[in-house]
Amino acid sequence: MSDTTTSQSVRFEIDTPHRELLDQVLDKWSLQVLNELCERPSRFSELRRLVPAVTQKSLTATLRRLERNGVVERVVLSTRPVAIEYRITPLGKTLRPPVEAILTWAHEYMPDIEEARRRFDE
Amino acid sequence: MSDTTTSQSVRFEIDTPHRELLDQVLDKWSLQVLNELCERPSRFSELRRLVPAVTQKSLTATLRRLERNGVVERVVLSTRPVAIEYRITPLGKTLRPPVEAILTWAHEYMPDIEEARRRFDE
DNA sequence: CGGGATCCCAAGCGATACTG
DNA sequence: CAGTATCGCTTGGGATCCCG
Repeated sequence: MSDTTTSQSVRFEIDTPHRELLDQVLDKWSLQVLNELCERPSRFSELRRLVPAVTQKSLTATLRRLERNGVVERVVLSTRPVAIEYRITPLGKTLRPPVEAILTWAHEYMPDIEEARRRFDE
Repeated sequence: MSDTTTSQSVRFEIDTPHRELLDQVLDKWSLQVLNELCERPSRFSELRRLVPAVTQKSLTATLRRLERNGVVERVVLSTRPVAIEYRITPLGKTLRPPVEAILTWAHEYMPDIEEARRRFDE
C-alpha cells in the first residue's frame, strides 16, 4: 500500500490531492467556463453573459482557481482602455477530451437516469 | 433557453439538468464509492472502511443519491441476519469509461498542475 | 469594465445519540 | 449491522456597495 508504487492497474486510487484537483476543475461553474473558453477567448463580462446563472463573485473565484491550476490564462490586452481576456491554456485543452466524454455520457444516458429517478421516487 | 442558432458543433450545452446530474454523480464521495463498487459489491460497513474519510451520514446520502440516479443498486440479501449489499448497475458501468478518462487525466497532468500552482502562488 | 470587500443566509457536513 | 434523527458549526454563494 505504499503510495509511491507505480501500479499501472486499470483502477485508480483517488487520494486527497487528486480528489481536490477534480473538485477544483469539475465543479459547478468550471465546466461551463471551460466549455466557453474552449470555444474562444472571452472577457469577464462576456463570460457573465455566456454563463448567466453565475454571480460575479463566483465567476471571479472560478477564474482564479482555474488560473491557479494552469488551465486558464488571464491576459491583459494593452488596448486603449486596457481589456482583460481569459484564454484556455495548452494544459487546459488536454482537459477537453475527458470532459467531453463525461458530457457525452450525460447526454446519452439522461433518459435512463430520469426513468431511474421516477422509479425511485414513487 | 431556446437558442435558435443551428450549431451542430461538437460542443455540448451544459444546461441545468445536465449540470445537476454531474453534480450528483461526480461529487466528492460518489467518485470514490463508484470506484469501489466497480471493483466488487460491498456492504455499508465495507464501504466505510474502503473510503475512510467519509462519515456515515455522507455515505448514506451518497448511496441514496446514486441509487436514485440508477447507477447503484441496494440489494437486501436474505441471509440469516439480513445483510445489505450495494452493487453497481449496468447503467452505472457505463459511467466507468468517462470517469476513468478523467482520472487518467488527473494522474497524467498532476505534475503540470502542481507546477502551475507553484508559479501562481509566488 | 473588472473586479475587491462585506454582510449574511442557507446548505453541507461532522459529531453524537438512538433504533430495528 | 445499517441506518435515522437532531444539533451546531463551518462554508459557499448571493446580494450589495465600492473602487481603479
